[in-house]
Amino acid sequence: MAKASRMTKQKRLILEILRGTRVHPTADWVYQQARQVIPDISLGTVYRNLRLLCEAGEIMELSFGSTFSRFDGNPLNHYHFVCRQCGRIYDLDLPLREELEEEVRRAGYEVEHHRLEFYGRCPECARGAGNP
Amino acid sequence: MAKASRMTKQKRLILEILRGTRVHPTADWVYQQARQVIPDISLGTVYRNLRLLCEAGEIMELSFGSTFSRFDGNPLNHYHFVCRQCGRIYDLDLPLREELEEEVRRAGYEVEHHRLEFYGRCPECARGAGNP
DNA sequence: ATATCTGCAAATGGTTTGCGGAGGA
DNA sequence: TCCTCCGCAAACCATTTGCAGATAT
Repeated sequence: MAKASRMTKQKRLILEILRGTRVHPTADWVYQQARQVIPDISLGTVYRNLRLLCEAGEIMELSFGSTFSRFDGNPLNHYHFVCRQCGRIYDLDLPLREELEEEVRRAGYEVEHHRLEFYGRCPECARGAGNP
Repeated sequence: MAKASRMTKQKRLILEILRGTRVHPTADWVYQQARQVIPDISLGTVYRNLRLLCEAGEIMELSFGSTFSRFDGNPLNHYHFVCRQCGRIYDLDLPLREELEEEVRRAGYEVEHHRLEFYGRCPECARGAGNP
């Protein structure tokens, strides 16, 4: 059976914040934004709702090398670029490569999804500096 | 200039442990193994050396969704499969798809490397159970 | 000789959780 | 109504760090 899940104003706000940005924010960034609308929202509530929204498939949690998670308001599989200089994370406009999964299935695995990320320097940082 | 870096018996042991396993262990697993050889090695030393070995390019740090890192004694780029049932991580024997990076370069990014992971159920878990 | 490394233990910091009260369905 | 969610604050736990002594080079 489906899980019970209420739409509270906190959850709705968090979802709006995530859908309205392209920055792949951290939980704390979402918290700072949310406080501007609901000043006494708590960080615990932000974490709880980020978790709930992930489980509901409304958003995506991204964990790169860093010690903290980032979140993406677009739950559809897509690829990312991580700039090692400025730390920004970009959505890439590449078509999904489903055929990669086929190769893995041939090896006997049940593949549900895959994740592809590129690391390097973003156009903006490359323009600014010759050497990192 | 290159950083100074000593080869201590602790660092050598940690590198041997990582090269001698296929399990993509956590820092604590490495620590437990290391204690069987150097009983008074400390967890802090394990973390410090894992960091140093990463920076030296001898090993790789892997961060999946979990709250803790895993480490891979093979620093050459290769792809992984993560079983959502047993949690094991497998090295995949797929050829590198360097051409994926080309597409991203065409969009203006300086790509240094990429990372590709597959998620699902491993052959062993798939054999054991019909429904997760 | 000496700068780096070690063991120890405490600190850090992102994330989770227990609680009693509030509020969505 | 009633069950889930909230705010608060403490707990959690992987990882980092300060220190004084040890050790690789």
